Amino acid sequence: MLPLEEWRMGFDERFPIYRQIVNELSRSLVRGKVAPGERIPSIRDMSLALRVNTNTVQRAYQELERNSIIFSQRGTGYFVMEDTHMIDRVKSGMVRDSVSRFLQEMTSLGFSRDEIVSALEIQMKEGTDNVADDGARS
Amino acid sequence: MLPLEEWRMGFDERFPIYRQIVNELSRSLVRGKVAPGERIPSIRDMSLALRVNTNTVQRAYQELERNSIIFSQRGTGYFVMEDTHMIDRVKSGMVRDSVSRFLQEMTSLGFSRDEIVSALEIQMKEGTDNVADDGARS
DNA sequence: GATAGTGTAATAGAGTAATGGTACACTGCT
DNA sequence: AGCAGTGTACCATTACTCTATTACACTATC
Repeated sequence: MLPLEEWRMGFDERFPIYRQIVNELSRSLVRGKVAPGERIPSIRDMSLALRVNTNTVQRAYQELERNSIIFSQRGTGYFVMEDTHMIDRVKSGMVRDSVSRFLQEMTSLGFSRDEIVSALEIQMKEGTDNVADDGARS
Repeated sequence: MLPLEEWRMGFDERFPIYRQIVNELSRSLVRGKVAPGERIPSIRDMSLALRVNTNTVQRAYQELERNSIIFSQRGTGYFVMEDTHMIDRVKSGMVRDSVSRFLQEMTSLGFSRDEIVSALEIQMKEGTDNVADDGARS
């Protein structure tokens, strides 16, 4: 299992912490940071690593369990689902959400399809060596 | 001034209502739905149109005033700022936020720059006659 | 069996978002 | 002056998030 240090993350005050943990763990799974079947840190360990209350981590884990991404084994720990198709499903869902929100926002600002692509490419060139920072803080 | 009917909007339970009002009014300004100097509905009228409490609308208006997008005239109403450069400023800011958030999300999912553009273009073709719906409800 | 580590559940408190309601000050109009 | 419409400012209440704490049940290991 990954060392606890690897799980540190910054939180954005504007959104619920438990939801940010859900997103971060989902992304870690999609990026292959955690493998199917692997165990993730216990609620208590994770709450220490993230400097967050155990209840908050528990809520995040239960949310992930509800989404069939992890499962709990009483007295033992939480584990990533073995189903490999699940990863593709999660990844597709997150990509779809991200793209459709982006399209919706840009369209509501009056951008045409071509203009959306242009704006994206321009900003990608600008920020070649910049980090996309939308204000995440601990 | 636009008829009150035109202001109806659906809210996403996941985010504060006042913030969604701020975004919607900002978008309306950028899209030219409201002109510089024009008056926007009173707090009471807007709260009726949106079926939301007056305090919620008041908070949204104060937020927009803090951002120098509108200004209040006691006893008369709220008005859009006259400064035309302001609109460009607001538009640029919203575009920048939207694009950088999108880039950040896609990068965190392991997408390269080329893959980001591809995913965007694919989903743009798919949804040619679909509405981007990320779950907004009233 | 005893122990440590785990998931699970419950309670109480602080802070914020949002509602519902009331009151006051100001403006424009008659 | 009187009135309607407006911005502004409170208060109490409800709901949600997060924290702090405690307790209990289960598993693996010795």
